[in-house]
Amino acid sequence: METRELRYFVAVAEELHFSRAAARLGIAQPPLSRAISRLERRLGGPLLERNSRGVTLTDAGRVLLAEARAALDAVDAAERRTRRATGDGAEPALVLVSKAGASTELLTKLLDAYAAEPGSVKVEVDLCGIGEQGPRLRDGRADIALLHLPFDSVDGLDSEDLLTEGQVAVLPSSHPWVTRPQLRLADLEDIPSLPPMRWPSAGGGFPDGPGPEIRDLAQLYQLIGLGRAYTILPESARAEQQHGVATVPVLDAPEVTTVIAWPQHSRSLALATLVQTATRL
Amino acid sequence: METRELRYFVAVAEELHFSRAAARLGIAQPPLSRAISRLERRLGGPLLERNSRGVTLTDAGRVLLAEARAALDAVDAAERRTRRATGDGAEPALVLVSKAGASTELLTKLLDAYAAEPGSVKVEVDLCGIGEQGPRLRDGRADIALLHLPFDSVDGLDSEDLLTEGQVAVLPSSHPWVTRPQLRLADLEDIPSLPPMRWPSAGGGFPDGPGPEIRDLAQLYQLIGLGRAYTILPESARAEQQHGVATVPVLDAPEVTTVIAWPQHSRSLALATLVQTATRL
DNA sequence: GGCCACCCATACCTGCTGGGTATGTTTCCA
DNA sequence: TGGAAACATACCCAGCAGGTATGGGTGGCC
Repeated sequence: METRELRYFVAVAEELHFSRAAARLGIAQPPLSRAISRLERRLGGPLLERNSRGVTLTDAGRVLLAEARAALDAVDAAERRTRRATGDGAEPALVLVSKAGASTELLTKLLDAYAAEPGSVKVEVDLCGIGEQGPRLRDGRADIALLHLPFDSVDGLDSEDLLTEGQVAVLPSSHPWVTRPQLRLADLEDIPSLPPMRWPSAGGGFPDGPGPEIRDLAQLYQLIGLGRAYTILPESARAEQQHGVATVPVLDAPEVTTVIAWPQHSRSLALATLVQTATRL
Repeated sequence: METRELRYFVAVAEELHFSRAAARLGIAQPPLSRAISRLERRLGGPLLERNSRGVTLTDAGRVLLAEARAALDAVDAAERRTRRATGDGAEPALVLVSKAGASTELLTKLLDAYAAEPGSVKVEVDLCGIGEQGPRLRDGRADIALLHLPFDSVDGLDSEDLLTEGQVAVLPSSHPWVTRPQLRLADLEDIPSLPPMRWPSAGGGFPDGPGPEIRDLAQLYQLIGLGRAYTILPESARAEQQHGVATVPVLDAPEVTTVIAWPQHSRSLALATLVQTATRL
């Protein structure tokens, strides 16, 4: 199977419409129909059901969609990482991805310590939205990531634990509870009349329903400062205290572990040194 | 990048010789040279260094070799799993891979329990050599595996723990210690004059050196029965006692956890049911 | 109910490119 | 210094990807 065929199939499976998929791919519809037909013939059965008003996936099609996405990510990763390694104008570099606004202190220490290591290479920092680290590692846009368990998933990655900490409630500073020395989860369940928030789900999308889509922590802080939300975050978030918000420890909140993670087949010396530096902090 | 180009590059990178690689690929040498050149041009730099007596990999080439292998595994997995899902003659089925001779009792219970579930599908059991489960999951020859921590790795996989147990020494039945009620690791270090054994390393190869290459447990049991070896195995191995060997508990051996593992992007109902059945055993 | 619009498949043509053969260039070795 | 080994280059051909035109079937709408 060629990657082109996989890209074609994914386009059709996502659009559920040959003509739209063809437009997205920048080709005409007939070659696309033909390519999918050939794919179906080679794989031994139908992947799509053509109802004259569009297209639906068969069971086999659903299998191929999931597998093809993973395979295309791997191919993209190969291309991106190789292109970065060709010394294409610049010296070799690592790309580290982390949620914007999280673990700033840890990240600063890590970058300083690594830069002081002999033989260290340049590290580009890519600050992304919530839950985007995994995809960026998988498709090669990044080499290594800071993740926060249990919120993020380390599926498919190697990782080392760096820091485990408790959590604090982040409240509007006008809230009456900000003077309390501590809270419990049960207290927080009683906070009335704040609108629900929608966090990204594993696929990167947002569940349906009311409330704002939370894409990054800056946005979340702003909502809290406006009195429209509250949340629970790791203690280290206190270091990046924003205007208009206050924090109170939550005694019985689950602990959060910050980990450094990388694709399991990575074998570069630079990456190993960075991980080693991180675990020694 | 097309799959074909990746296969070509991997062939050259493994053979370190264009003509041999071309022969392996079943094409002539010139098209292969051309394909690699184009790949290098597109990726922005050399992947190979041509020393007139062969070829060596550049740093970028080493990166691409690792990434390309992972990507090709993913593409192969897509093809195999889809082909199995096309109902190509037979009903849908899951392929479960486990080390031959390990966890027989657990496996029997699992298969019986799963078969009794409503909506369960056929399960093909693939008994493989030591350490081959990971590759088989990665390239789609299997859907789900039984692994034994800490010997096997769950890198890149989702997993659920099934059973944690101590270990026993497996000795020739003629050995004087088989009458002892228990042993310690320190005792075993003193067993004299047994030849070393070579276990497969993570890549699937064997380290250099003397001694037999251990590929599966049947072979290992036979060596022990012949008085040529001993080993330490999980307690459940007692259930498949062979002729000429005896077991003695080892009190301070590390515990072994049997886990059920599957690729992290798998989302089929049949697989989820099988995992759920396994965790309820 | 018949017409139309929509959507995918088929037919056919064309140009690009993957692959083959022949040959060149460099280097190492005898 | 001649020759062998190994990768690159030149050139040709065939197959296939992609385009246009059109067919066929189905659902909706007047």
